[in-house]
Amino acid sequence: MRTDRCGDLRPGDVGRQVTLCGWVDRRREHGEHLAFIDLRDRSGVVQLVVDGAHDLRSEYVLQVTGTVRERPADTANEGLATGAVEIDASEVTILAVAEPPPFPIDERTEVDEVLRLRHRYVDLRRPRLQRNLEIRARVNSAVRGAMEEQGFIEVETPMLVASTPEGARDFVVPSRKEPGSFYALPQSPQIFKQLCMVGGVDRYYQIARCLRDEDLRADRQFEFMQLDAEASFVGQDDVLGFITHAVSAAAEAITGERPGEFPQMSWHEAMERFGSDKPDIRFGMELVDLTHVFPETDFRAFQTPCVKGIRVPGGADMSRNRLDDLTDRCKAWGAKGLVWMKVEAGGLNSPVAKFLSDEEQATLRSTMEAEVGDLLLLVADEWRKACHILGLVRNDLGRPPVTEGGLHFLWVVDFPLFEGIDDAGNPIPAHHPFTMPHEDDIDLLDGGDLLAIRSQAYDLVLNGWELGSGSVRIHRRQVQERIFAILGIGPDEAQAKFGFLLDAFRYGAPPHAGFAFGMDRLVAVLAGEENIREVIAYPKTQSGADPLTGSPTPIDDQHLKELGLRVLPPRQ
RNA sequence: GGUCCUGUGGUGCAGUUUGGAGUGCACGCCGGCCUGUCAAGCCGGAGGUCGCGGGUUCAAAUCCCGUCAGGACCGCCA
Repeated sequence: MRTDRCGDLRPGDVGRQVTLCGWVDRRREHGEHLAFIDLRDRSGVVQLVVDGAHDLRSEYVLQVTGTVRERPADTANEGLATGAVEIDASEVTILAVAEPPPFPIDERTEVDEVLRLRHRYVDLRRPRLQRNLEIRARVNSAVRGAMEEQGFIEVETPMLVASTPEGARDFVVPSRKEPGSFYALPQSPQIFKQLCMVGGVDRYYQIARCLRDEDLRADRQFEFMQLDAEASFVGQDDVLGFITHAVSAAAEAITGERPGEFPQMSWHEAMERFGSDKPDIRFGMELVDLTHVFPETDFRAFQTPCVKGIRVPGGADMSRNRLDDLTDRCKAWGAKGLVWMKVEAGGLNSPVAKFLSDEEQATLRSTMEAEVGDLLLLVADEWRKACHILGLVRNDLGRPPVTEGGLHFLWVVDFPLFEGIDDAGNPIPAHHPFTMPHEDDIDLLDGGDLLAIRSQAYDLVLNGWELGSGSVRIHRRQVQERIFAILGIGPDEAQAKFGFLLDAFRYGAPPHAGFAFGMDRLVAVLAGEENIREVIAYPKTQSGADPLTGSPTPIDDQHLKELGLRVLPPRQ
């Protein structure tokens, strides 16, 4: 139907007769016998010169035959890739007429997102999504290439799997052949990729669709894509190398520049310095430990296991209103309160200054390297909570837009094996129950401080986004059984939940380790988008609805009956 | 489960603080003029359930309550 793409035409094509297809992007009429039409396809826009264009409206789909010619002197458009040429159209066929679009195709107006989603096919024509889909495709391709270079082969795993109680809430699919039973949609191919290792696949990867029925966020959709990988006879450093290579290739494919080394930081250091296990290291405002400043303070709020603070340079002009607002937010986040202090020439201006001794104030100022005009924000609590709250405050006040400061990758390593103790007194696995403890801490499994055990688990972080995580897996049955015992999962329960994995390990399991990272998040950061919906062709809203197709929808009674289901009346 | 923000012609906004006639701006749309524009220009026109429901008031886009939709975040996401 066409000989060329609109955006490809250059002065070298002058004199050629071409046939183009595309949408009417914009129309400029100059009386009855001269009109300019910008014709648009995925490659770009080129100017057509036609003899009258009254019947060629916005977004009509045209097939145009004409001659490429150089534009008359002084009429070239340097802002356009094809701006040196134009098409002298001799034949114009309307392939499809179009109603005026529900919102402008151009990029100048920010359109309500529901409207964009309802007419996603129109939104996809806009430069932003055209560009983002292309970036996404290039990232996919680069990642595949990089994994295959390293000897990984792509293996597909099922979408209908067994539900497991651990982890996120499953999406389930009722079984018609066995009413009352359900498949789950995979939260990740975790078990299958480990079985692949037992199966001698050696190096597996897949860009896999994963589904989790949890609340949506700017960086979370029900369904998302992961680069999922697993390798045999490797350790943590090997995996970090594989993934660094793949992610670097993706970044290079988009930015043209290969990122440098990815620094490593222990989980503990990340929490201490940034109050987060996914620290955004593009900016300072690091957490400062102040516990030692108030060892025997009279101020009751600071009589806690931990006091930490951040310094907001030049923040002393923050209004009382904003400070109150920030305090309220901290309380909503679970803090007992937020102590603020404005560093002024005459001393600390703060509602709590009168409770602090001169010495405490002086040590505080020197510890925080406070200067006049700064704002100090302090939280006192247990270590973990104090770090967490201040980490949220730090991001709230200082986090730059995604497009600023370049790409700062970071490996966070040495995660704790357990992140706490549940109400029943059992430890809660920080990653998943197949995670190998750190070799140096393995003795602590037997009667040591469980919460002090580090694991061979690691996260990849990019500009404060958790891209993904992985671990060295337990491949010895005895260690796995020991972990299950500690988690309070008895042999029967373990057999019921993960029996097939444990069984598989009886037949010769290689040492193996793996990783998975979110493609949507990687693409979003590389595309300079704050929200992964902007890099997904057909995303869902925060409530999990699709305004385009109307999903989710009820199904009719016959359909339910066939599946052996009955729907409860809505709760009052 | 919770906190905060948003909702006004097709689109993007202003108007809401301090109640007084659906008032305004830009784009788009329709018609006319226009032979070198490129976010073309000029003239004219059409287009409104101020998300929805209730309340207060002589009077509500504006104040109050509820509700729906969307967004950001906390919880949640092994």
